Amino acid sequence: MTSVDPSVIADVPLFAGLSRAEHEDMLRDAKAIRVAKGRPVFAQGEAAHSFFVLVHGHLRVMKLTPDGQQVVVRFVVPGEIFGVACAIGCKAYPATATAVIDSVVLVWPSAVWPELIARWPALASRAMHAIGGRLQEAHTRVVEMSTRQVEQRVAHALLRLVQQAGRKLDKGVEIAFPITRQDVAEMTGTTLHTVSRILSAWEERGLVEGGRQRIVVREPHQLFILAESSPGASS
Amino acid sequence: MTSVDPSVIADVPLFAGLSRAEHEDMLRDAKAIRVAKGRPVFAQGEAAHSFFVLVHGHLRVMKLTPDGQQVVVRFVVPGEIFGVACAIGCKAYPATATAVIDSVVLVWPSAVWPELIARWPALASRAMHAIGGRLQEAHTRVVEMSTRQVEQRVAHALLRLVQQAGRKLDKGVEIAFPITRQDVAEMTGTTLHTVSRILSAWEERGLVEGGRQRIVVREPHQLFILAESSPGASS
DNA sequence: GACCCGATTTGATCCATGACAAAGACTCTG
DNA sequence: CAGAGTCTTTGTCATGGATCAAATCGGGTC
Repeated sequence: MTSVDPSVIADVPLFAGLSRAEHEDMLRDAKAIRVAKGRPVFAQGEAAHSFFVLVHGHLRVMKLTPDGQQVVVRFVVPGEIFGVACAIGCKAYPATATAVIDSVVLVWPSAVWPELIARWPALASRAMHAIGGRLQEAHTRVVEMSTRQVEQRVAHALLRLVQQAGRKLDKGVEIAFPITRQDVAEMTGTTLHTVSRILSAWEERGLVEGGRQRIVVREPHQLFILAESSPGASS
Repeated sequence: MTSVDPSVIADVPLFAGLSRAEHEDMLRDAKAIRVAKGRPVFAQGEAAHSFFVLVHGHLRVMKLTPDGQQVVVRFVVPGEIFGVACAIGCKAYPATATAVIDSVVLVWPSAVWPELIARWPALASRAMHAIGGRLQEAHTRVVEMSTRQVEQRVAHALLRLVQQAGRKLDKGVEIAFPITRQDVAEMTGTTLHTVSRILSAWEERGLVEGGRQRIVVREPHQLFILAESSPGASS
């Protein structure tokens, strides 16, 4: 468990440019753990003792409101660092991360973070870059939620998923992990009913292909046009 | 212009714990500039050559959508660092920051950031902490936009404003800078009409007191209850 | 194959809130 | 004080989506 093959982080952008020896050094404090589909890596409210890098699999990060509604904050794809915004400062994880397929994550104790960045200052700026990117994404999402209507939000969400986790098929691009209408609804602030109706309409127009926990985007460009068009522009 | 009184940053949390000599050192690369009410500090899309700390005043940060709608991302209060998420990595500012009252900001060239954090590593983790807090706030807002209806969102927004920029009055707490119904609408993803109606209703119940570009919260606790109550809970 | 369970589809209805319109109210200026 | 410009209030109407309800589908299990 404790000894980790350094090659697993060879293509983590966060650690790019470090030598193999340095990789080994970083992994000294890390553990690799397997997380079965559906199981949480950490839960909202739990003490934030660790930060993580996803090696294999896909995670869904979601927040739970006081009255029990869920919102999907994002999906984590391999190579990403997560649970780190809190490593410095917050006591508890602000969200829950669960595996949508069997996954492998590297775990470091939060306590080693200062030591790691002391040894590799580039790590700090890369982490900051990652967090900055997420901040922008979050702001973009706020703007979208404020100004776009449901169909456009769903279009954007799908395009983002395709970009982050698209698997090329001859028919189009498939989202590489199981995803339900409910998930999409929780990403876009609507209901699974509305998402279902929208996808059905798109399917009729040949833009996407549906399925159980499965979405294939056939015409990303058409979807993009749909996402960008101003609310009143459709005839 | 170039020489800045070190005392101005004495109570910037980002620089807390540094000696006066260190303050002077940091300010060597900085300029202080005055920004008149209504003028921009930087504009969305502009090359991000600088990062900033607000010394006096208040700024509104907003994003403009392709079709011309505005969304208020946040208000900057004195002591906060801003425009830094981009200092590392983005070329252009992702939003526009304008002064809502006459303000004073410190300006550093983005290029000195690596040098500054090399000299004071604590700066990196504090900045990261600040960005992390903003990320959480943004996520909270996404959750709110997804799950709460307008009245609750407006309640939350007001409470946040009161917390960040509240000025204690004997009648209640006043938001310390001029703010329009339109501003609140752009913070909560609704229209100024709806905000006006909501504030009128609250005013009738004695929860707030309105005015031109002015909002006084009389009963923060009542507002809080309103903000938290689940959608269907009101009789 | 029969059954079960979660995911999806589709219909019908209702309502919060956006859109449009118009009339005050306040502030500043000359 | 008149006039202009900006904010704010309030009314009416239209509608995008939420909600409620129910059928159907697809996959896995015994």
